[in-house]
Amino acid sequence: MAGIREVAKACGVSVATVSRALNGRPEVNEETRRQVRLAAEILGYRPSVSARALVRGRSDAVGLLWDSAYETAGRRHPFLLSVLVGIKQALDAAGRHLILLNVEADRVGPRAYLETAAQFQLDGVLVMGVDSRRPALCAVLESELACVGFDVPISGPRATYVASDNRAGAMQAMRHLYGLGHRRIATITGPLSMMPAELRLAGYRDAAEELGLEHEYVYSGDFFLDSGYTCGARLAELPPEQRPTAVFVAGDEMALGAIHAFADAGLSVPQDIAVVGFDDIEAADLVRPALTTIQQDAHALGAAAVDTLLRLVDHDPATHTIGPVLTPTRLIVRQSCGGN
Amino acid sequence: MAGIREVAKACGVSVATVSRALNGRPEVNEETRRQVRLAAEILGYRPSVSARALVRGRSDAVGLLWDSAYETAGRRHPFLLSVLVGIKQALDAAGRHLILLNVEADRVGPRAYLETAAQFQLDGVLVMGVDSRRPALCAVLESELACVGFDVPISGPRATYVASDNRAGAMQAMRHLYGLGHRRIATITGPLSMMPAELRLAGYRDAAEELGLEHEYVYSGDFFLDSGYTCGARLAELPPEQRPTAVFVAGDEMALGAIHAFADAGLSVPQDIAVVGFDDIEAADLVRPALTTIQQDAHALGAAAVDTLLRLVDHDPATHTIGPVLTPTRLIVRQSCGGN
DNA sequence: GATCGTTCCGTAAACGTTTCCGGTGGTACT
DNA sequence: AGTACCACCGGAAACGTTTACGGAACGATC
Repeated sequence: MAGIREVAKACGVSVATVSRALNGRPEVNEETRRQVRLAAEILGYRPSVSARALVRGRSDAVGLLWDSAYETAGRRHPFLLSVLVGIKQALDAAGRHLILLNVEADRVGPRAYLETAAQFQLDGVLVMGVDSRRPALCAVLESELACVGFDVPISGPRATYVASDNRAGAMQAMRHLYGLGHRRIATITGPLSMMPAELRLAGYRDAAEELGLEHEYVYSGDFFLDSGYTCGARLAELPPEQRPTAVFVAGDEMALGAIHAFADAGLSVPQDIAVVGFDDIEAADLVRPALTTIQQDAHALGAAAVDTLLRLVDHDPATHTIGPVLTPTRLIVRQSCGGN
Repeated sequence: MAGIREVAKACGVSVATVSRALNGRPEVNEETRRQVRLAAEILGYRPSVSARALVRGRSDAVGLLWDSAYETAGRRHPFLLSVLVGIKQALDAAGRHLILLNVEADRVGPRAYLETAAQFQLDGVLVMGVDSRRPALCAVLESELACVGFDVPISGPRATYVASDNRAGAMQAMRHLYGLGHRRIATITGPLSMMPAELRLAGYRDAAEELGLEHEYVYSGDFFLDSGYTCGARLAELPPEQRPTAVFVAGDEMALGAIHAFADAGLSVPQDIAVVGFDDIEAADLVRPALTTIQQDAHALGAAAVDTLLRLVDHDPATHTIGPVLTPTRLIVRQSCGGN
């Protein structure tokens, strides 16, 4: 409630000095600074963010663009919220604020995000779960507004993205299965139009080559339970001597579907067939057998997104460019592969 | 980028008129208003939120207080994010913005939230997953700042809470089991210090009385998987003629634990024992048998929270008071109770 | 024809900061 | 002794809005 003027009066200095003292400017005597700090503390002074943003022309805030409809459909809630926690913590550490934006039908239009960002004088925006082909997002990418995508491959003068290292994660899974003795390993993919699905398949193939596996068994799903079941059922129909002894499923939800299919076909996991998933969703540890899977480090991902965004804010797009950053994944061994 | 002055110049009127026209004030000619609107549209004028907040002394924004540590531990991510979606949509409809706040160790102190709110000139705050006994939250409750809690029972001059109607939800579950012919029904509770756990137990008891059930079987858990397993195992040890034929578990995660225990004890669900959970977590529909449960309407909850907060903002605490609001729950019938 | 009320609009003062510009006093150098 | 520099600080002008106040034009009323 107390303004900068009260603090100035209390110390017998001008408001300019108070501002300088509190903002750590060098051109102020240390003794004076001490007194100002003290007075500010006592009076409980907190600078008005509006006033500050108004005069400085920037708000020290970043916006979070998300599409709630997409998220609901994509069922990626838990993971995204974990990422959000990581984002928020990194932002706190950097002294930035976070404003949630989702532009809906009413104020639609290709420049909607940009205008909102200008209105709030945002430093930049974080994008999660928004279709990268949406015109509103394209406009952001073409602009000078700093922007980092999350699991969505975007690029622009001041735009890039962060994601888990999906390819390496898939290879981790494959190596784990290989280490357990499996030589016929199948995969169930996500929709290949989505970057994570594509890269996980690429990782499967790279690993197959690296490990010298002879056959590929690729089943294509859509990340949802039912497609996992369908693919699992088809796989279970193969004659035992041809049937893969393990399957790397590109998403936990599909992995659970596949396990149901195996159970219905009289195959037991992990004895008859080993399963490793991807994502480490909550359910992975709630089902029996608990699912061995590849975990994404949500916290690191959030931190990386913030870090990248902040670097993007003040850099010159002309001189050097900032590329995508991939964060490592982790193998979580539970029961669905046996071997402990 | 275009300011109010450009618009004024373009129409040949003063900035005051532009402001009035755009804000729907009555004291402006409709013809003038039309022209101003047009010019603003063409120039792409968007008022600066900082400038507006500065002069009006309020920001049209609400803050979201959350404790990320708590959430991580509480594993309630998916539900909370769903609620968040509901909140955001309601806020959009009301033309308010949402700012995420989590005050951590560095800027700690009992008045931290209040100061932050003042700094941002927030209309009010929404609270989710913050321990209601935290001094920082207590200070908010005692203040004049509008505040609505989410699943945490708080009250103050301008504070109240919203929650699912946990008691009624528990009764729904019980009536469902009763309708399927069950007469010996047990319950596994959450930690009774938490409001939802307490009310679900109350609903169990109310229903038992209403339905004329003779015995109570109360097992106390802590909302986590393992406690569900433990309680389930104890329950399974009872001699068959005394053993309840159904159990209402106050949380889905515990319900899954109980089901594992039943399986390990050779009891099959739903034939030997029926199970109904609470929460409708994601895993509920991913396990087999899929879990019959009580669903909370996250969207309605979010909307109710916003609605309540906005009513709280401009009301006189002296004249009338605004109480807690409970939103209805819904029974989701899957497989764990049989009967379809 | 003076008075009054209405409708509409412009002038200017806020709001709480940051920062440019200039000024003062002191020290070091020529 | 004059000049130059430096460290420190104050005055005041921004930043882009909203709104209190006053005034002009006009019709209606006495």
